[in-house]
Amino acid sequence: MTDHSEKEVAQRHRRKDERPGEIVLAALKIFHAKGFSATKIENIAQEAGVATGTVYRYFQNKQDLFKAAVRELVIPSLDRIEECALAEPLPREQLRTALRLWAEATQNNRGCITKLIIAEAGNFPDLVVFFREEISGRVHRMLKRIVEDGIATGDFRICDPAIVVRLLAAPIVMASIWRHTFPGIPETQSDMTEQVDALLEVVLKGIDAHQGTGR
Amino acid sequence: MTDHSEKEVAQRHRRKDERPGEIVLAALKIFHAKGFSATKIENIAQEAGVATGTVYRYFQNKQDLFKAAVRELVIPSLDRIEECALAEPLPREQLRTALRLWAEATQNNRGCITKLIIAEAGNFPDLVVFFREEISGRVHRMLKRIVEDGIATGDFRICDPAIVVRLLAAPIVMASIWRHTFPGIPETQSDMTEQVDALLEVVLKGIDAHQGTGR
Amino acid sequence: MTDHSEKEVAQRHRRKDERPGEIVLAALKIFHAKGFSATKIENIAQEAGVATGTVYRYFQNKQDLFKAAVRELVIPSLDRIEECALAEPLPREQLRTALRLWAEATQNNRGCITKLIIAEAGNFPDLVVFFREEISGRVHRMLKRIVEDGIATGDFRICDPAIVVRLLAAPIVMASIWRHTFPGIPETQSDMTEQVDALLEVVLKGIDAHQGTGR
Amino acid sequence: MTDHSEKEVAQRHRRKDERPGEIVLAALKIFHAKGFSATKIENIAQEAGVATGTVYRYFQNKQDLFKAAVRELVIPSLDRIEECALAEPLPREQLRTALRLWAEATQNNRGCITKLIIAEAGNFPDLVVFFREEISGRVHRMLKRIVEDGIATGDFRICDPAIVVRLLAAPIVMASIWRHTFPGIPETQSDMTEQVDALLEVVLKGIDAHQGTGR
DNA sequence: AATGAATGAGGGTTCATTCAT
DNA sequence: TATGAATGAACCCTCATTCAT
Repeated sequence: MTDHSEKEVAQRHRRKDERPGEIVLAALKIFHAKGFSATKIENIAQEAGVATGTVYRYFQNKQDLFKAAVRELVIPSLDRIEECALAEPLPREQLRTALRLWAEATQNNRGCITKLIIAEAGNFPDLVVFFREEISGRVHRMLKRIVEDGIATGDFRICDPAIVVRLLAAPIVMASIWRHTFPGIPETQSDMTEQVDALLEVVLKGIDAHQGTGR
Repeated sequence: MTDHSEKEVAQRHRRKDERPGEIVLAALKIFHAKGFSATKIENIAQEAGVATGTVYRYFQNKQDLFKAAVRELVIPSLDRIEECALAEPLPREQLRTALRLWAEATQNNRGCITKLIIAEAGNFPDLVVFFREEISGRVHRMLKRIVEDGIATGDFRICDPAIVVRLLAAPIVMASIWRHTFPGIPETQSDMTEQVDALLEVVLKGIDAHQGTGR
Repeated sequence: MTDHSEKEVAQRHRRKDERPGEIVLAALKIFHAKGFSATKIENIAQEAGVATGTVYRYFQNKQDLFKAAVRELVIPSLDRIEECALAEPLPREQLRTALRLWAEATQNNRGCITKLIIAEAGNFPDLVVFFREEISGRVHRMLKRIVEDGIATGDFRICDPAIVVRLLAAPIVMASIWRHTFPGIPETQSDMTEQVDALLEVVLKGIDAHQGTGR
Repeated sequence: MTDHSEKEVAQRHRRKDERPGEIVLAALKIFHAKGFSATKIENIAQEAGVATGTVYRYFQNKQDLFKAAVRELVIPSLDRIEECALAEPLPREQLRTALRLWAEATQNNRGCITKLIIAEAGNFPDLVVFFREEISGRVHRMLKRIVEDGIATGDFRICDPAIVVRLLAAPIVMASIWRHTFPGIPETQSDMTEQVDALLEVVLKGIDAHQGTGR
């Protein structure tokens, strides 16, 4: 909405190839704001600067558009996160990098997808499968591998990697969900990098191989 | 759903007192399964074993019914959790009791409310306020007070209580959300007591006053 | 509404015989205020101080109640008007008496019936027939006979009695309709006796046998 | 109604400009026949030869459509009546022209509006105000001015102009109401021009300045 | 006989989808 | 290809009517 000027220029010089992308972005925005059912195709079309009928040239129907919006807007960032994290030498640095990048990614506009999946899971079983396997599952597998490596190398003490992953992932996912669920609340809009560091400080201490048993 | 035989024989019955409760329960179930917009009043009525019009004798409209379902089904359990937890002598035991009871509460049918709020936040601003202040906020305030007490008594090392609370609360909320979002997946239906213990083990080690700094 | 005390007392000492009459009166009031379709049986029951179901003990259905309300509340006054008017010796006094009494009758609560008939004619063909023959027609026949007598006796000059009757009746009916259509407007609530006299003055001059032709 | 054959073949057609007018006309017809509440939007749509939803492209809701039907279909003829009448030289000719044109106007399809207003006044307070001020009031003001002029010029004897106006207007309005209330009755479908002349003959004699007092 | 809770058909309105332009 | 007027099925809600109490 802040870039109306761009949008209007785009309307003139728009190439056909860009249409689907613009529609998908507009769709994501409105779906996120109102939920699937409360979203009208007409609103999406308006937001995308096209006529209602045009939406149907690129997407079979409303459900199809919803799926496309979800599918096309998450994948890209995951590749980069994984790549950057695994480039670090130490497990704890791998964790820090992975979590920081991931937390950042969930904060921008596209981060609302987790919230959307939760909201509409009942009506989109195949999207749920897609999300569990390609998004949520992928992040968890990556984090789990890092923790397992850390245990193997003796950096982390022996513990259940799954628990640790949940401990790390949950606050980040929750922060993303709250941010997109309570958009007006400043407390949910805080900077994630700091939080990731504070979070890691506690958890790393909790799984540090060089600490006592603590009890 | 399993006793359709009974329902089908059901004649007209005058049960002014029981009706609202039955309808609210049925509503919660269907709202949870399909979301607000996709839920038809007719479905709720069927589930409650009444005619469509009967719903409107007790609730002004669909939104009213939704709000009633949310409001009336969360409050009770919170009282008990708080009471039991504060009855424990040590901060770490207070934490354990609070988290265990809370985790249990989020697992039953009524636990879907967090998921529902997330899904419908955009369309029910006043419910969001209610949820943040009376539900989510209340649990966080309780946990924060315990952590602060633990720091004051020297049981926990000096740290940011808010971070610790998030670290503890997030996995439980996430588990609740996933359980109600992916109902068919066994992995999300695991026993919460164990998980709470494993979670606490790591976190308590992370904030234990008698450990080194770990770095 | 001003006699709530009476109504409540009546509820205790009410005899069965009075019920239908009370319901019919209540019905007329609400039908008049809102029209047939917009009137709810529940409202009529409330106004009559009975339960919804009770209405159906005395009237088959809503249409039946409407017809009863119309039929039972007009007939009585017509008898008296006719009787009083014909007791006068001179045609012009017969006219004056008939019009005065009729005008008065249309001003009270029951006068709204003409308005109701007009409003609902399309949906109650048999009521329309009843109204034309038993109400409207009867008044017109009476007035016409008086005018014809006046012409026969030489009191009135030769003219079309039907025209004169319309000239006399229309303002009275109109006044009744407006009064019940625009209830808040003072200008429609004026005293009818004066108006009848003023009206008669002009018309009687118009049909006086002892005047010139006027042109 | 007579050309159903055409309508049934009618394909989807884009006629943005004609639609509203057609719908308003159809609405007036059905509203007139059945009253507001008993009219279904579906009926109006059928009559107009469009689908139900199309009505809502041009009118917010049923009430809006009703108001539009009333407002848009009365104003035009009043202008012409006023203009023609005031073009006459003598007051009595002004009266005759005004009444003739007005009587004619009330006889065609759009003349049912007075009847509609009476029927639905309770549910459309703002329409009532509109009618009293812009329709009924306007005609009365015009007639009153003519009578006052006639008295001033000495054509009419001194009398209450308001009474005379009522005397003249009431039969015409009543004829219009009856005609549209009892559509099948031949007696109510008579030619209005003759009636206006007969009516005027009596009334003009009644207010003629050159007559005796008649009593 | 009286009550008023329960019923369920019906109608206003919305909106995903189509298709003439 | 893009448009947006037109379509009509679907759903919320009302309320005349019924019937267990």
